Amino acid sequence: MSSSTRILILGVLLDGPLHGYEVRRRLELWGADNWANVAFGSIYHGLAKMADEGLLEVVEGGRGGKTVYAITDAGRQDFHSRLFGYWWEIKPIVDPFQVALTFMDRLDRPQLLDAMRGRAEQLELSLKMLERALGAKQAYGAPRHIDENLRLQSAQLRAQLDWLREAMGRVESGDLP
Amino acid sequence: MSSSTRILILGVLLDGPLHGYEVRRRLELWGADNWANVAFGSIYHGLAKMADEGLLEVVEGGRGGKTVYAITDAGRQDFHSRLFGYWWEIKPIVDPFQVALTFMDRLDRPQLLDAMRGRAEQLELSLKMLERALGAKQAYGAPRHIDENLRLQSAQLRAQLDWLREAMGRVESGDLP
DNA sequence: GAGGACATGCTCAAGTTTGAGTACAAATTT
DNA sequence: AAATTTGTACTCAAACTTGAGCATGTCCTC
Repeated sequence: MSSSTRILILGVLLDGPLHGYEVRRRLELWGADNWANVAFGSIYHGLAKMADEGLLEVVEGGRGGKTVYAITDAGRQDFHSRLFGYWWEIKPIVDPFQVALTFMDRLDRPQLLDAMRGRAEQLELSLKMLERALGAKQAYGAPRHIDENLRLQSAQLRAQLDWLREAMGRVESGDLP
Repeated sequence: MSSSTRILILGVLLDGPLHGYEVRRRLELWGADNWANVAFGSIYHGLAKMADEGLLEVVEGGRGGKTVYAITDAGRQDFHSRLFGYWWEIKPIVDPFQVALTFMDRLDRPQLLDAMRGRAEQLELSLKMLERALGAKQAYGAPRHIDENLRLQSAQLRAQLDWLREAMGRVESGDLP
């Protein structure tokens, strides 16, 4: 499974044994569906795989009921080394919008400016929603520092908006594309 | 195949028929491996699939040699509607670093500050490299506006760096996590 | 106490992604 | 000119992802 799925599952289990559905719920509570992509089917796959690898163990299994998994020492180890890895590694942000950008020369100027204006509005809207979410009460049970995800997201969207406005100017002046 | 792979292939073929390997080369030339993820295995799959769907047609095929694909009118149509979609749609940026962030409370303060300092340095380095790339001569054959990908990337990394510095302050003052 | 709506908990087949590996050609070295 | 390296072009099996769908429980409502 993807490395993010893996560490997210391990991280959730750090606080105690859970079954698959509960892992999913925990992740949804954290809003992980917004900034990661953890299809719930992958959670069950991940749990089984990591149990196979010895990072997890089945605590309460089988007989038609739920399968509860607990993290092992090897699992905790793996969690920590991956976590460090994530802090040090800069992976270029992969954003489908970069693809739109690549083909900006395939739209004629009025179309392009229209698209840019549209995107700017969308970005403003997203930023507003993020700010509202930040102002609102914490989701019950989610740790406080989860807000940092929103703050970072917000900073990055604002950067995109600034870039976009500047680029619109250059398109208008014929500098781009 | 993923939507990005699809539009990237179509976009490359817009300029004329090519075979799989040449599509790959074109994408590498554009630096697409940095800001998208197009495993080259997926290119061949994508070409075959889209030929099946009528978006491409085989121009020069079989007999052990290369298979050359050309874009059809349906393909051009599909390309344009997807391109518009990308301009309008804000997908939250999915960055594995957000995962590291989620678990910041699992490191003790000295470890965390160390990790943050490390990341800040990495970010500075990445920014420097991007700036160098922007200053350098254009890769032969890549369109000029490809630079915008780098500019946007750079703006977003800088936003992350600013956020990180501010968050370090809050960690030092005990406000986080 | 029957019927329905919703939550819980998971399975599995169909599809997608991956990159090591294959095969041959061209260029370079020895 | 044989041998080796590098480049071109692709295949394919193994692994992963996905979400519709199933089975069961729980709570309401009439």
